[in-house]
Amino acid sequence: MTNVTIKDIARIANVSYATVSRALNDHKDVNEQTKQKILKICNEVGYSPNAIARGLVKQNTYTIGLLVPDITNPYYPEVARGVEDEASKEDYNVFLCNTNWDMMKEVDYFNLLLAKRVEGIIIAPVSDDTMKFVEKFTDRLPIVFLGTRIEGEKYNYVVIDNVKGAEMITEYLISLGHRKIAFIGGTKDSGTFSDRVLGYKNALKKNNIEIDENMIKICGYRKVDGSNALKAMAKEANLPTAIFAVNDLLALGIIDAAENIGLSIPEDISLVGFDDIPYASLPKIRLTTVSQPKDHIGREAIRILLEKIENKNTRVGLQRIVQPELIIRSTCKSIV
Amino acid sequence: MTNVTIKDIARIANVSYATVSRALNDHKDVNEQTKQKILKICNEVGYSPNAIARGLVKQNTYTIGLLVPDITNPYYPEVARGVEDEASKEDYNVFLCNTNWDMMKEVDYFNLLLAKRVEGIIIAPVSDDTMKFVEKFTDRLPIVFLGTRIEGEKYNYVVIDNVKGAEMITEYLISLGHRKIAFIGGTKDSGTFSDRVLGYKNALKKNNIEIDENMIKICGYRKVDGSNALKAMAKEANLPTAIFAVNDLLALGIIDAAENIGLSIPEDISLVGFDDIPYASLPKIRLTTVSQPKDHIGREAIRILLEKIENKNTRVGLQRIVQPELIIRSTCKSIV
DNA sequence: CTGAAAGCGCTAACAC
DNA sequence: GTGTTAGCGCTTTCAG
Repeated sequence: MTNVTIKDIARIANVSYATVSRALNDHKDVNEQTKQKILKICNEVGYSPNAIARGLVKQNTYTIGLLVPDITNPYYPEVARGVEDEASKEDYNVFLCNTNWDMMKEVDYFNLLLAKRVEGIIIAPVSDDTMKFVEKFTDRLPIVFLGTRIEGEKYNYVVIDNVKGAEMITEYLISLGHRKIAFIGGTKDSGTFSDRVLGYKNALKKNNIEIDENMIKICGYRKVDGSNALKAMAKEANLPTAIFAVNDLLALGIIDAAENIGLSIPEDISLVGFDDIPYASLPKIRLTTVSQPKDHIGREAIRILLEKIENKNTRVGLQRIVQPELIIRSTCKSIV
Repeated sequence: MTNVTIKDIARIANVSYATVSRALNDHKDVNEQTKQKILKICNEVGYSPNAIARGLVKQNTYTIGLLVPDITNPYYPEVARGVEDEASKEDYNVFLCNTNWDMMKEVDYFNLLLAKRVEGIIIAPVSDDTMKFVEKFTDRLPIVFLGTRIEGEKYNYVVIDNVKGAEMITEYLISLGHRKIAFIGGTKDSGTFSDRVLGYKNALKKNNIEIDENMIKICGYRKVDGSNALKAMAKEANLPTAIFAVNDLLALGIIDAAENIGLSIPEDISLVGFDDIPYASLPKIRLTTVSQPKDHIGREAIRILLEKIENKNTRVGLQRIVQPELIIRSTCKSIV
């Protein structure tokens, strides 16, 4: 309600409002006494400088946007926490946008963020298509892509080496004697999927195992997608000896469904995931997976973004490829 | 880079910039042809109206703030998702602020949000103290408190009936024959804690069980806090037959620690939580708990907030107390 | 139907 | 040191 402005407090203090502005912004040229007087008044009336108006003249907003597909996937809160934490250190606020795997929503959000003049955007794109849309704005404001590589040296991104991670964990499965290994999850046009499935195929090829496209189930990234996929495979009596879930959340769904249909893990079926979300390490779960340094990824992304925002140098991008780590726990069994 | 303004496109279109403004805002009084011409130009040059500048004159920002103590507690992403989802339907953006259980950070964020002229704030306060700080601003902008009641009819809040939920689950433990029941977690000056511990005590009293203050361990809300508390109790050889964890996340920590020190749940010790986060229902966990309709709570909070923002009526608050539900799963055992 | 001009709350020269 | 003034990008009277 109280909409007290700089002019109000200028009137009360009996000075021009430029002086108030100076006092508030710690300018050198302002008498200490008047400054104190002004500050006191501001305090008394509960004056809060309008950052929006200031931003209009200074051409800044101190805000950035973070677009993620699904904040209820525990992977993203970890990343978001890192982003938000580092951003707040530099007094930046972050708009959280949950795209819900919806391309339209992602594009709408992106445009809204542009209109709100965010100074930069960190985005884990829903699909390659939206990435194509977004990349066109690369000359307009700093953008950091999360979790997906993008060709071209002017782009910024931070990703885990998905191909390598997928290779590692598939090799592990193979070393355990598995040859009928399913890959479950992902969406056809997402970089995360294509890289992980590539790693999976690489490992199979390297070990002279024929690739069976029927063993690749493209079904999304959510928990329920994992459950549904396993149920469908069971119904078709088309079960592998091991499953590589595109991410841990989906693997959790598979564990759920396995329980339901009376399959036990790892006795009947071995299972691995990707991400190492906090719940993968619970003693009761102990999911074998590929670990991503989530907090680190978030912090790295925001650091790159802030660097770009400050230096205005968008000509050459900053890329970070972080290394995956194989975490062997208890959801796999040797069948040799 | 491109910082094309309404004036630029006015010049190109050979009209005054007032006309451009009209065309962009679907004003009645504007010639269809000139309007089309203007729209076309906007498209070509990729003009994006500056929502900030518009907001300055229209006195709106279409943004709200959401303050949560810990976005990595799966409870909050569920709530945040609801908030964000409903907000985006009305074209509001939300600033996500992770206070990390830090009172200073919470206050800083709050002031920052005020300066950025958010139109309303949803806050799950870190403590009663910060709540006291925040409530003073209730006449200035709509605020909805989350997860904690607050005396006074002018305040808005949405909470679960913590007392009742705690009573229900404690009674359940008692019905199983437990009399030495520990309450673990929380912070002394938080409403969530005091209500839950109140329900716990109510149930004990009602059943003529003496309250042992040594059985109440105030240690925070995080997973690691649960682990530490259990380890400490084991070291003191001061173990109860059942534990009521202040929330599920902390309960997960207790499960962790139990495994480590060779205690099995529920054989050696029964365990219940609160919240029913997604992982509580995993087949391998099956935590007995009190369920909160998290998504609903988030949506309800934002609906109240938007209602208050639109109607400017801050005189009388809107309160929602949602009902807890006891979810009996497998972490408790009868000892009679 | 369209243009001119004032003003949203603030900062930043430029005078004095 | 302090006041005056222009202007950030936009909307909105008020004339015409």
